Amino acid sequence: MTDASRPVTLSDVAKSAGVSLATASKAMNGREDVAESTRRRVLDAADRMDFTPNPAAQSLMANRSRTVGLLTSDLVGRFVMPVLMGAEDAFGAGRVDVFLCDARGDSVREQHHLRALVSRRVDGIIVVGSQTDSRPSLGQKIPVPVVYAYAPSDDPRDVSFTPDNRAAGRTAVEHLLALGKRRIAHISGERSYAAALDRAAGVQAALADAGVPLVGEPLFSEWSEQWGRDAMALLLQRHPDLDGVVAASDQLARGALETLRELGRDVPTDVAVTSFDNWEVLATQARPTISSIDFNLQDLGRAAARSIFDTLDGDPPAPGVRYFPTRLVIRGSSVARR
Amino acid sequence: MTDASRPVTLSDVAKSAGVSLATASKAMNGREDVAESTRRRVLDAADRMDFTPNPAAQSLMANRSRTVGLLTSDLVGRFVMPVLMGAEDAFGAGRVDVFLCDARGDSVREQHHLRALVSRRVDGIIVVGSQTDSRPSLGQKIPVPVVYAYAPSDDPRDVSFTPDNRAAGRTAVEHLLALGKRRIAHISGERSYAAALDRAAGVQAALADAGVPLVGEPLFSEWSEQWGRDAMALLLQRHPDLDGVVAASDQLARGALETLRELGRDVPTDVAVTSFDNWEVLATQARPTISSIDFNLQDLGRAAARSIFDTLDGDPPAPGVRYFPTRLVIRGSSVARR
DNA sequence: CTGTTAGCGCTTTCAC
DNA sequence: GTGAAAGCGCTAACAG
Repeated sequence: MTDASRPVTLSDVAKSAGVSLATASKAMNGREDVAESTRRRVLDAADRMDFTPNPAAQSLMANRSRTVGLLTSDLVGRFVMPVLMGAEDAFGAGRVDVFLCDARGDSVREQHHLRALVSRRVDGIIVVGSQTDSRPSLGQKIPVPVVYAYAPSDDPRDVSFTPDNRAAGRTAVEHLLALGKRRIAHISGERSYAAALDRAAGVQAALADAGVPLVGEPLFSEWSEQWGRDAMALLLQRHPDLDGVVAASDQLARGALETLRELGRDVPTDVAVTSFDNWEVLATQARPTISSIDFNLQDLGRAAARSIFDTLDGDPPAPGVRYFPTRLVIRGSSVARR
Repeated sequence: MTDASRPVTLSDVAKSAGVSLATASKAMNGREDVAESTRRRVLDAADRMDFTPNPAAQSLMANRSRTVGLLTSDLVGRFVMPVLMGAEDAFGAGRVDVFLCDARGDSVREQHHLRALVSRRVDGIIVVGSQTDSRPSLGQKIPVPVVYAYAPSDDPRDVSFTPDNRAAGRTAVEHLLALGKRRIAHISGERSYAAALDRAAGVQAALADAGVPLVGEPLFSEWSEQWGRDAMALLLQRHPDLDGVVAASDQLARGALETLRELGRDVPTDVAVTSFDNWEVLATQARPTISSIDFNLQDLGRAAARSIFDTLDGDPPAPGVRYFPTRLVIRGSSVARR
C-alpha cells in the first residue's frame, strides 16, 4: 500500500530535463522568460516522472494554501453537504480542497478547529450553521476571509448568506392561492426559531396582500412529526372548512398528511399542503409526496466560495446578510397526480 | 476581516524569549535537552504572541502533512458525517485535519480528487461508500495508506471496515424471538444490494437456529416507504397470524407501520417491528418509534483513522474486510411504552 | 544545556 | 534565456 520511493521533486525534473532548478520552476509556472523548447522539455519530463509540486513548499513561499475550511455544527450533514458541493463547484474540484471540521455544537471545539484552520493558513473559512438564527460572530480578528452560510453572523460587519425564509413563506402561500385555496392555515415549529418566525411572516404577508385572512393563528410548538399530526387535528376540529396548509418543515407536513388521511380528507383536492426544506427522504416518500420549498443550498455554497475568492482578490462583497432565493418543488400534496 | 500583520514565526518567539531559534524549537516540541526555566520563557512568549507553528514548514521537514482525505460519494452525508466524527475523535480534533471530497458517484471526479489528495501529500485516505456492496479498489499504487469504510474494496489486499449486516440480521430476529414472537416475516429492499442479502441471511440463520420458520419468503423489491406499505399489506393478507416483522431499512419499517396501523394491528402487541439504519429522522418520528439497528459508524470512522496511523507507524492492520458489530436501539415498535 | 549550521522543496531576485 | 543564490519557517544534527 505504501510506496517506498521518495516523491519526485522539481529538482529531479530539472536534472532529467537538463536545466537548472530555477528554469524548471519558471517553465512549470508558465512564466514568460523561458524558451518554448525548454518549457517543452521540462513539461515532458515532469509528465513522464509524474511530478506534482509539494504544496507544503508552495504554501511556505506563497503564504497561501489553496485550501478552505468548512466549519460546521451540522451533525447530520443535512446542510453542510450541499454547501460543500457548491463550494467544490466554485473552486473547481481539486484546485482548492476543503477541510471539513465538525464542532458538534461545542464552542470550545469550534475555537479549537478555528485555531487549527488559521494556523494551517487556509485561504478562507465558511461557517455553516444548522439553523437560520444568527450565530455568534467568530470576530473580526481572523486573518483570512470568513463567510457565514445558512446561519448568518450576528455581527453586521461579517458577510452572511442565508435563505430568504420570508420570501419562501410568500411563495408557499402564493402557490396555494393559485390553486384556488382560500382557507389556509399555518403549522410551525418552535417559536424561538428565526426560521419559524420568518416563514410565518412571509405567509401572513402574502395572505394580507391577497386580502385573504389566515385561518386561525399560526400554530407554533416543536419541529416534530407528532406536532404536525396534533396541530392538524386541532385545525380540522376548529376549522373544518380549511382547504390549505403551509407546514414550516417537511416533518410537520408529514405529520399533517397523516392526520388528514386518517380523518378522511383528500390531499390535495380537499386540502393542499406545502412545506419547507425539501428533505428528499421525507418529502418524496410521503403519501402523497410533498410539495416543498428547496433552499438551493448548493448555490449558497457556491456563492460563499466565490465571496472568499473575491475577498482575496481585493473585491470583497458588501458586508451584512444576503438573502438567497428559494424554489418551490411541486409534488402530490398540492397538485393531484395525473 | 483580513489582518495585515504577518503571522508570528518561531524566530519572533525566540527573539522575544531571548534564545536561539533552535532552542525555541526544542522548547516548543517538549524535547528533554532544554532547561526548565528556558522552556517556561519560550512557552510564555509563544503564548503571549499567540504563536502557532506554520504547518507547511513542519510538513516540509517531516514529510507528513497531518491531514487525511475522506473520499466519498455519499451525497446526503448520511454515512460520511458519522465516519468523519469518528475520525476526528481518533485524530484528536485539530491535530489532524480532514479534507472532505465528494466524488458524486462519478469515477472521473473520484480520480481527480484522488490525484489532488495524493499531490497534497495527505497522510492517508479513507474511502466512504454509501452501500455495503464492495466497490472498485483504488489500486495498490497509492503512496499513502488507504482504508475503505462502509463500502468495502473488491480487492482483498485492501483494508476495509464494514458493518456486520449478517450479525445485525440475527440480532433483529433474536430480539423478536426474545419478545415471544414466533411468526416472523422479512421485508427487504433491492435484491441486488449486498446489504439486503446479508441482512436476510442473518435473519434466516437466526430463525433456523431457533427452529422457527420464516413466515413466507423474504420480500425484496425497492428501498422505499411505498414498498414497505405494500409488502406489509401483502404479508397480512397471506399470513394474518403474523406477529413480527424485520424490515431491512427504517424507510421500509415506516411504510410497514403505516399499513399495520391502517389495518388495525397494534404495534408492538399484535405485531412487533425492527429495522436497520437507525436514521433518527425516520426512526424517532414514526408512530410508534422504531426499534432499529445502529451501525456504529462513528466507531467505524475511529477504527479507519486508527488503521491509517497504525500503517504509518509500521503496524498495518491485516488486509481484508473487517466486519463491525452493530447495536440494537430499542424503541416503541418492539416494546410497548410504559 | 544552548547556539550554529544545514537543509526540507519551492519561488524569486539578480547577475550572467 | 538561463542559472546561482537567498530564503519561506521549521527541525535536526552537531559543536560549543
